[in-house]
Amino acid sequence: MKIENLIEAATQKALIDLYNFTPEHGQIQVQNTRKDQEGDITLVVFPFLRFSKKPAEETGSEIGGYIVNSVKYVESFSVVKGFLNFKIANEYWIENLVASYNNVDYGVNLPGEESKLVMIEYSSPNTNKPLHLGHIRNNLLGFSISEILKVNGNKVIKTNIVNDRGIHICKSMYAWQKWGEGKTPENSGMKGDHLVGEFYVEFDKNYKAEITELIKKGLSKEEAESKAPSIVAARELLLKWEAGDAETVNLWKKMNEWVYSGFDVTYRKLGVDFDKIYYESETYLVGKEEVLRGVRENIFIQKEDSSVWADLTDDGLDQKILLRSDGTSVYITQDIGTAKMRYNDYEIDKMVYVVGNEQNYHFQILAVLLDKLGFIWGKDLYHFSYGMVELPSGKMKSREGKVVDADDLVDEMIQEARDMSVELGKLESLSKEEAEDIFRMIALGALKYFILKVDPRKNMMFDPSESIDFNGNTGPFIQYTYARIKSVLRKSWENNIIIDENVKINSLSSKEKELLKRITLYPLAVKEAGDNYSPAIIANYCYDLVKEFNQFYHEHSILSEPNKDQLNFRLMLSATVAEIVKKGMNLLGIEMPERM
RNA sequence: GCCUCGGUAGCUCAGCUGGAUAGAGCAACGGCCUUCUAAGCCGUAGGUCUUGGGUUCGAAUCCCAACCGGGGUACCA
Repeated sequence: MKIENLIEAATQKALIDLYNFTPEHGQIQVQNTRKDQEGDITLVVFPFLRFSKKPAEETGSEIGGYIVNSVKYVESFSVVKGFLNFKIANEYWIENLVASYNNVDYGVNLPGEESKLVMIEYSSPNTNKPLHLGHIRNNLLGFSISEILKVNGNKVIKTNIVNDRGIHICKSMYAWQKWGEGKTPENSGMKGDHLVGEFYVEFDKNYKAEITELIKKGLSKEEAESKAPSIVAARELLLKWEAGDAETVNLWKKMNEWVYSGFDVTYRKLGVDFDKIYYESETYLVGKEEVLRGVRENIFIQKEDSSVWADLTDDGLDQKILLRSDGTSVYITQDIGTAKMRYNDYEIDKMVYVVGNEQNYHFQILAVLLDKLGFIWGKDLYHFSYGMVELPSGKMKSREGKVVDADDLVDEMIQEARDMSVELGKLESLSKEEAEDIFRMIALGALKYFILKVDPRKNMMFDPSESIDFNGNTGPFIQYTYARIKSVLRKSWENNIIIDENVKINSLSSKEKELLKRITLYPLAVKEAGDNYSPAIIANYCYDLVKEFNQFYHEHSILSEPNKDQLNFRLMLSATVAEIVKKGMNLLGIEMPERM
């Protein structure tokens, strides 16, 4: 039983007995005591003054006296203004430490709600360009949230909807036909997704030039945009593709394959994976059928030009197009089809879409549309809406080539980790392979932590001219502390020191106490992260814990401690911190090197 | 225009279900490697929490308004 809960329950009784007042749920505020104050746990007594009709100090003293007498582990109290601070016995914190030290599942498989089957869609790339930093944020969030939901007791299916058809890939196809000169990943030595992306940029350059040309000739902007020869050609390709034209379909397959093999490399590098992959080319027709069923059942309306619309004005939204006048499907059509297929394939309790906040409106509409089509789960879909990664120059734009490429960024960071390690003279005793593996872990640790430590809902800034740090509040700092603890533990084994859990500690230093308190908070952090879909909560927890540990580490010697109980206690404390930090960082998809 | 999200130190971010003197990191300056890994630790400096009202014992946190910025807004994805 958590001490906070015991105090809360006792406070409830105290208020009834002392002031004949029954507090409502949430009226009793129990919190950790500020670091600079005497005590461990604080009860805020301001809200009770109306009922005690006595000054704050007096009220606090009365309640404090009551609780010291009725709650085990509460040793004493002090009152500062309206704050009632309790001192908790060392035994409580130490018992907690021993329990978490012995429990390999500490903070894993949290008890509580029944297990749900959650499907998480993330990544969802278009196949016409390589992944960039914005996609990295998506992938890391999707993966991390999956891990967090798992330890919170859910079953998770990670899914990826690959947007493999549509005008975007046709643009790359057209450009390749026109200027490709038979270039392939094999004969150019280029990664497939990068090659295809190059043609996408090429297309856009050309397209823009054509538009400028046409506007000069007197066309309006809209006319020019739709009449430019390259866009006309791309549209033709799309129509041919939909008609199943063999040559077009073959080119489409070939170029998509290039992209997939490129993506595989990037995904592997990032350490993300999927349980089930859907392809838009296999779901969009299902979506189209659903829309046509909606027309037959008078849920949607078809206009004279044969375009199909949903009237969502009763739901406070606008009218939304579902099929173009030429009968082709739009973006949202395939999402309807994909959703239907998923619910046919799995008994999903909850569907989570990890998609950027620029699509908030899209998902609002999707929920309503699915509901109108009679899917009972439609309203329950959860759009996990994360913020954009911004560059100092603004938003990333693939078309203009204004992006931070995912592969380049990872490679650069590995190189930097390598350089730094050499400069610091680390890992010299290891083999090349072992060292390389650690450089990779450090580089990815830095990248992942950099992205996941910020609140996922907020936009974040990335300045390419300043590389991602390895010092301070970073992944490598946490990895480094972990490696040092591991090193201490290795040395203790070498000295045949065996950790004995039966420790008798009379006094704790403030750093030790602080660490013990934080250890008890880990399961709460995991729960909170799950409730809020926020890896950042875990990241910040780990940082605080590690920061605290470093201070402890510099104030106390561990291995040279002569007192047997102290030695045991400190080793156990260190080992527990290391395990918790490792678990937490693993939830972020960050690997922990044993040395660095 | 309308909808929506945001504005905290020079920079990047925590803190936001109201609680005590608003916290980290980076950058700047100073100190600490014969002692378990210095990717570390300690110290100095840096703030009208965009502004103005309101709610109350108490507001960075909740409400209203203004200003500034991001995103969206019917045949792009």
